[in-house]
Amino acid sequence: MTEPSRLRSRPTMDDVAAMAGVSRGTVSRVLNGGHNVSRQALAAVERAISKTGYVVNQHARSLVTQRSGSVAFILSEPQDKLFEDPNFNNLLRGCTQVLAEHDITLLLTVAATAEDRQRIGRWVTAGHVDGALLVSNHLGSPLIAELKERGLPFVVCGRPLGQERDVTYVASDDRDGARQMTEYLRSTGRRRIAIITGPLDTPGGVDRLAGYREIAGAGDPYLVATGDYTQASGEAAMTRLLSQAPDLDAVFVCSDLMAAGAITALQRAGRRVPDDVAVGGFDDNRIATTTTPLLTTIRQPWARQSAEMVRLLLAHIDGAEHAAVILPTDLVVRDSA
Amino acid sequence: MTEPSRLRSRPTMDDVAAMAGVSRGTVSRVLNGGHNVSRQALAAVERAISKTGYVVNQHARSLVTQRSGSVAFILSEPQDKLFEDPNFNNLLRGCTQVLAEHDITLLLTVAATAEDRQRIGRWVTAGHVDGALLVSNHLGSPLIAELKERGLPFVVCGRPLGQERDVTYVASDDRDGARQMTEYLRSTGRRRIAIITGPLDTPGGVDRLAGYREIAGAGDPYLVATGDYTQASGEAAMTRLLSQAPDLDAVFVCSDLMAAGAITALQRAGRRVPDDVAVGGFDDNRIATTTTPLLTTIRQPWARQSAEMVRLLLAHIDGAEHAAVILPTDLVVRDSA
DNA sequence: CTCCAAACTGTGAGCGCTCCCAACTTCGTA
DNA sequence: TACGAAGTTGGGAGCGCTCACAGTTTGGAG
Repeated sequence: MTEPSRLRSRPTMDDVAAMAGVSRGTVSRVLNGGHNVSRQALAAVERAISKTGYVVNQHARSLVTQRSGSVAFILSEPQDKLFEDPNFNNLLRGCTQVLAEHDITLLLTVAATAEDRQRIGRWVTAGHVDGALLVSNHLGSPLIAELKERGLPFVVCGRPLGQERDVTYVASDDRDGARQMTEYLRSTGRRRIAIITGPLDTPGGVDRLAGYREIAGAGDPYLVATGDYTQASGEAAMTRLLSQAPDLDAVFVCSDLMAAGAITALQRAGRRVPDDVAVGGFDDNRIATTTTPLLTTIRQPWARQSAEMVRLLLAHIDGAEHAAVILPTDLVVRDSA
Repeated sequence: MTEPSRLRSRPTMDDVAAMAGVSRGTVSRVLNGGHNVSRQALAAVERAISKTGYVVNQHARSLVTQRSGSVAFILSEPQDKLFEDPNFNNLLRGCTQVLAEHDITLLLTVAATAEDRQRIGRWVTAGHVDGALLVSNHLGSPLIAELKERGLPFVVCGRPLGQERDVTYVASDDRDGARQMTEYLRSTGRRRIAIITGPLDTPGGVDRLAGYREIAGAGDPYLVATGDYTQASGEAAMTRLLSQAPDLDAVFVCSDLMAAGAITALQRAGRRVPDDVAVGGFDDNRIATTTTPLLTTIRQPWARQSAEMVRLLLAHIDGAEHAAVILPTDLVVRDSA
């Protein structure tokens, strides 16, 4: 490698101070809120800043403040998921927005492979970020352990299965939501209620299944199928269910995206929705209003979820204790059930 | 805000050096390749590193090296696009991978609003990253001008309309790809070839339209409709075209995702694909192999595209001159035309 | 007129690292 | 035996910033 031609070497605080005819300290004060600075000093500094095009060197600042002004949004999921599942979209949008209000930048990293997770773990703990938001963690995620050991503040989205101890997390009440939906299906007279669960190494997988079982009973294993939250997996699971239990009259699908797939499978099999088979989803994201018929589903409070995650993370960065927040869910009745 | 309880204060190089019984300089040498370090010093340092759990403080390092070891992937697009369009996925995956080989982390930022763009512009130029990959830039993107002024190395994906001067970019040969497709449709006997373009403030919008016109002529304005690269917009545009020009016998759709929408619209209108209307796409991403019938399309060399972008960015960071790379495209014939 | 608080300003120390240079060791060779 | 080259090591300087503290000014109260 040849000698790199650095960025056009940027002006420093000293340059600004010299031009404004004040000291470094005064420039620093202006940069950090402008308290205890006289009117004319402030004006002079601001003029010098815009004249020199000065931008604070974040590395130097971080070195002394021990703060970077950014947090990581770590998605532990193969990349396609990110692009298919609107839930991540909702979450990401919410977090970015709330963080922006605090003037903190959100860095999105996708940990698709174990190797990625390692690199990201190193990167995150090298001081690049003040904290992390962990999304979509499967059972036994090594990232949680690593961050915990490093003492990097983080908040997990969803219950971190088997690692709830000393971990801050925000989750929807998956179990209760599942209960609500199953109960509702039952209340409309359905008797053979199947379920398409999420992966059983995720909280959304196990907790929603548990909620379903509280109402539907442990019952018939032929009424249970598992998907991976993709539309294709919902379609496949539904097809399986239909062949295992042709007499089912309702299905609770643990995500809207999978529910869309399930509806496709049902219609291809000649079943009418909801006349022959009622379909209930989970999430209430944009998919729910694009299916035909419109999807009856459980609303997860996405906005509150992201707001809580950010709030807890910032609190945690400021030294607060661990906390777990469980948010309530609502039944949204549309046409599919 | 109360006094923050910083991270458990991390060990520094001096701690490691003390434990290993060597000097800071030697530890630094070990960290940076281990050249000119005796076997036993190296072993001692490595032992001390793992015993203390030392991780280099990136801010301190960056402060002196003027390098951060990360680059930004800036997507100037409303967030939903990111999640719907598989092209971004392809690009992102490719860039992450190639950068990882250089041990550089990729930071994804989504600049959905003008406000976001400002915040990101500030953030990027504050020295957080060594360079930026700009994706999906619309006409007159202010980000390009800002980065250029700041002297931050960057590479644009796609031709930066009206800002090609002194800007490094990598693009597919949109014009030629469009030409190939239109020519192919013509060669199969189609005579009323419509087009659904991308937004006309993007290179993919204008250049593909230009390529189409070279073959199809400026012709009938009723044969031209514009979408925004979403599936829904493809469907809507196709519906419009059908009512404007019911006798069309082929349509060149400037993205696979829109083509999927167009096929839906055609089938709903009772037209058979390709018998009544031939459909050609553009991109050749995973959508192309999930439509029925399978999509005949133009392959964009995604892997090469990302590899070239990264190569140029790294070169640029190392002081290389500006460059423009245009990559050739291929016609992929499947069933829809 | 004096004195003290409040407002403002400058300065040195130091964040944790890399880079450079001087110094020391070792060894093969004249 | 002496000497230079090559390999190895320590330590000072300094990256650009914040923070604490001391110093200066101002103005109102006593």
